[in-house]
Amino acid sequence: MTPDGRVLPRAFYARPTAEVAIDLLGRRLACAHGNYVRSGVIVETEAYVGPHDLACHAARGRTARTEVMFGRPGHAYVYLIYGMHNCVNAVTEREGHPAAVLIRAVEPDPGVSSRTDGPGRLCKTLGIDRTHNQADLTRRARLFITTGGRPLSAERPAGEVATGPRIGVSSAGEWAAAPLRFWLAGNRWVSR
DNA sequence: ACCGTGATAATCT
DNA sequence: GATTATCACGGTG
Repeated sequence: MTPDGRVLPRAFYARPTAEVAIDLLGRRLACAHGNYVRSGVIVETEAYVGPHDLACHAARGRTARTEVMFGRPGHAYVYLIYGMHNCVNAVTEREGHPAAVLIRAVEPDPGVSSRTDGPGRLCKTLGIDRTHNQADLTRRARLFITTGGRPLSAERPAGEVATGPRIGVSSAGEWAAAPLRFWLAGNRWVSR
């Protein structure tokens, strides 16, 4: 399907990461493959808020892998984990402040039949891999995010937003319990 | 519960 | 350059 709405502008991402994580719920993530697009509505996110956040990859410093998080907001940070799974993030905040929102689940749009619950599964199903690292999400090109039909001025998604600790970050000390995971309450496509 | 799988970064020689 | 520990997961049992 053709993703509805306009792409989210860079200013959308240049805000506190937890705000962006919440406001991305209900938006539409789209990956172009030649003449067609695979897409879904974002229903689950996690905020990784900066170098002081021990669960954030940037807490280990500025490296080749984390470089994109130090750059301008609105770009994609895609990395490979456990040797086989890709995960996609949207870079947030100002240039020089490394932070990002992990997209953990989307509700598949028509034509998308494989599972999209879980950060690795949604990348596999939509066809997102490391070649999409540093893609500009604010341009309707290879990988982008649209308003999803909801006015940009709507500060919160329709429906109730639930929150809780992030998944798989138990070794992040004080940050392990921080309520930085967000999802649309009751949505069947949320992971776990 | 268990483990595949390979990139990444730190810690060595 | 080599070794090692770790890992924002998912499939299988």
